[in-house]
Amino acid sequence: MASRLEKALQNPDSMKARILAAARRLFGERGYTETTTRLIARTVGIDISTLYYHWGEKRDLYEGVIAAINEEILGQFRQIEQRCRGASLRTRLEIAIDVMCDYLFGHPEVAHLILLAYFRTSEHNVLLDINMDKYIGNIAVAMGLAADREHVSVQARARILALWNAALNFISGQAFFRPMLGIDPAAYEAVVKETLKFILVPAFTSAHDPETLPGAPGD
Amino acid sequence: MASRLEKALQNPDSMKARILAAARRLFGERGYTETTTRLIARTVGIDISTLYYHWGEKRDLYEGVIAAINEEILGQFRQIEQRCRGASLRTRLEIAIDVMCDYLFGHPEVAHLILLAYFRTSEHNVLLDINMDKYIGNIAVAMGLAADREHVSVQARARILALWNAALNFISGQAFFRPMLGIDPAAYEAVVKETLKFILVPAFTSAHDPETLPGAPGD
DNA sequence: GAGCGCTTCCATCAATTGATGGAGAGTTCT
DNA sequence: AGAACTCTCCATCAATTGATGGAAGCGCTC
Repeated sequence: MASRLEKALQNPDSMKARILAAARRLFGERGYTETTTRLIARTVGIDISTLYYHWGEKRDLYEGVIAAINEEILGQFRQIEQRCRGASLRTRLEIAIDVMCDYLFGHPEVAHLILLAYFRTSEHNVLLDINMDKYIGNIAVAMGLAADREHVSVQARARILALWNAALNFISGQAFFRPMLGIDPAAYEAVVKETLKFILVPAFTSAHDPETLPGAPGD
Repeated sequence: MASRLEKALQNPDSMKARILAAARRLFGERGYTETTTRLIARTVGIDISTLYYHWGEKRDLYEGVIAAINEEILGQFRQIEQRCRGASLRTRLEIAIDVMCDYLFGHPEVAHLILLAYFRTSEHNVLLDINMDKYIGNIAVAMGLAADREHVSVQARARILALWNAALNFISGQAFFRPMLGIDPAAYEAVVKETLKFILVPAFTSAHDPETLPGAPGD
């Protein structure tokens, strides 16, 4: 339940919700420091003081954005888990890729924000705490790669991370990559899904042995 | 040839080179806007005016960093190409992964900077022009996936991108991912290489038909 | 030592940005 | 009408930041 989010946010026409929506888009497009409170206010069409009246510090507004996204993502995973019941591993993987890609392509700012959160070693990274641990555990369990969230092998987690990151990258960097591939948005979305499936499915379904770490590179 | 880089940069003790080195590290750690010229100057132990004397605008310094990295990366690809001659496809792929991982783990700020460049839609993204086109073409040719740089299929390019991005993410986000996997740096490096090989090699070497999704063993 | 070029630093500016105080405007309740 | 409450805006502050001008130090040649 979205119990954490206050009442005003339920109504998308409320000023607080309108500010949150604009902030989410702008933070996603420009990152934290390059998104000024003035810009957010101007986008909404209000004075900067009105923004501060509703949200207090800039960081609180940012945390509000992250919190909303966290809940959305968990909802996606619940959906994946539900739709995966009883399916084969390959089907589960493909469902997971389809659901997450549809969601992220529909909300590219989410991919932006998560990636920006990863690679920020500065001060304000602690607070945004995208809880990847939980996500990965959920995926592994939903995929049937582990019995419970706590016992997922390093290899499995690393592979899930690799796929998750690849999806985030393709979607977040669409403006950069799509021109390189010379295709239109719909084709891009299809190519991304196809590529992720092409890469992932064999990685988890074929008979690789996960034990043997390659001996240290010769030279 | 590093003909673009001026003489002063050849000497790593020169003030201009020292500033560049510090800027490279800081830009990589904190991004463009969060790295102030004052911070760079303080890191080098000089006054801010000295920095401006040698480099002019902040943006020029940033471009200097990107230019140096571009040349380094092209050097890595040349090395890959050279070491790949005559090897099998699988060996070529593994060499490429090893070389690029060794390089990026040794220069994590490069991974940071490239990723930051991808996802920045703002003003100052145009200038940094990480020329991925060229990189991808080089990889595809070195891997024997295409006859020349101009004719690489969309699928092949997308797969190379996916792998390249995964590598960048693992290395750039090490501070974030490694604790999640609960392993030490050396093991992390090994796991990353293993994961990339595990994912990539089947994707390019197995008898997948690029049209149909994996006709792999049922589960 | 005078002159000159190169390098460095101190002082300072203008613009931006996060943040606040206080004054209105609108509504509701008494 | 008037008190009380909610919401919005104008004016403003202090700190940060990119950038510059000018003076001083240093090494060199004449």
